[in-house]
Amino acid sequence: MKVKLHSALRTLATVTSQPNRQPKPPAAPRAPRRDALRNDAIVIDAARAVFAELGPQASMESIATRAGLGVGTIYRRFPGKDALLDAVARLLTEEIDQAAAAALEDPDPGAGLERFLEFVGAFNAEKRRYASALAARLADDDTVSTRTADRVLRLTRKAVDAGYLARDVTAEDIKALIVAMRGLVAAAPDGEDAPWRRFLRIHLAGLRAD
Amino acid sequence: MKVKLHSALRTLATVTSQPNRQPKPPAAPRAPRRDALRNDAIVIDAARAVFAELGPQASMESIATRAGLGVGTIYRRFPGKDALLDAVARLLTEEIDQAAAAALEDPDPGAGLERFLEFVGAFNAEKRRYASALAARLADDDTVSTRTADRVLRLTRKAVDAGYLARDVTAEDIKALIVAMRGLVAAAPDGEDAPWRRFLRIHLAGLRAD
DNA sequence: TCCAAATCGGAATCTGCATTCACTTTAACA
DNA sequence: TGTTAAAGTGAATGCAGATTCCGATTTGGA
Repeated sequence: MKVKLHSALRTLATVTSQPNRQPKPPAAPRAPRRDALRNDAIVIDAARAVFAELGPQASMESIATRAGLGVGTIYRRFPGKDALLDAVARLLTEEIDQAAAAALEDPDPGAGLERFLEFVGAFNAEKRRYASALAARLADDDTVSTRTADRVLRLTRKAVDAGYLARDVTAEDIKALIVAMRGLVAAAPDGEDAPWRRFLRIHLAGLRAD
Repeated sequence: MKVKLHSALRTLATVTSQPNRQPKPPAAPRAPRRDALRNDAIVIDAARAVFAELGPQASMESIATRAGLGVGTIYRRFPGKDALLDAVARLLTEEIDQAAAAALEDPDPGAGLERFLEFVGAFNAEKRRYASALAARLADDDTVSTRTADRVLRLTRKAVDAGYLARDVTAEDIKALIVAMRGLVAAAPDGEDAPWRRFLRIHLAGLRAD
């Protein structure tokens, strides 16, 4: 809605200004600067690193420093911290989605599901400081997460059909397992890592035996 | 260490001041005021309520308002927000400890364990907004949590001995389950409640079959 | 009922960010 | 190489919430 209104106005403006075009040559959209393009990636990388270290409440200042840039530069393209967090979230979701896609390829549904869950566990363990925060801001209507949810659904069905999981197990059960593992990992004290592998094995046994 | 030094100084001061006691009648420790005593409880109650509603980042202002008191009053006996959170944490831990004690009484170890876990699940679901924050600040050397940890250990052993749980299941596994359930419940969107009962049932199946 | 210590209240102060802005630097294009 | 729009900077600003302070109230005790 907002976007449409926006472009409508722009069009209108163009048309309106047509009569008196004098002060400046129409428009020579200059090519985007190299450093600008480069910094875009640098900022997201820095954000990932800093969030992983300090959690989602890390200051914009710290991210800017890590990126070797001024805070203002970050604000030039990300409206605010939320946008930055969203960008990182989308990026990481993509990684998980690919893991799900790969798991679906596995000829053995059970092995595929296990592999996927191991990946998610390790992934969250690595990003335990802010994984929950990111997951929380992923809207259900987000393109990537919808796609991933669909993959998990198919993965689950295949595993059930293959007899790897009990009949009444649904994708919701798998999602709950993922969320719970994330919680387990996030609660681990700084030094040691949570026993999420064992936890996963045990829960899978429950899902098989149900 | 700090405490010891403190009391040592106090003792020293007392002794030192003994020689010249003149300006004021020794000491007439007045009885604590009624309102002060009453407010102590009022503050903690308000804190519980507000934290449950807004999470641990609720402002001191909001807690004071809810208690019908000024912020200053809260600071009179709680050094700061942390102390308030600690106080609430200790209070709630007590409740869980009692549930653990009750579960140990159950003649059927398996039923006792199940009952305890159901209690913990419901308990965390009710306090999902701040349960994690509280758990995180419970020091391992805390008296209550040590006691509870011990109860969980015994509860687990009894269940294993009774054949309800697989041989290799340890108290660590039960603790992990509790933490994971908390994570599951905490992640649930505002309206609906997480399917922690089903999750618990499935995991228990895994712990039995292992 | 009166006095003074113990409390209360809540405005004022202090802090730690997020976000903005006026100014400087850089790179694209002629 | 000169011109200029696009980018970059980081100090200044705004704000929200924790903590402090001190005059106004209460309550225990004589």
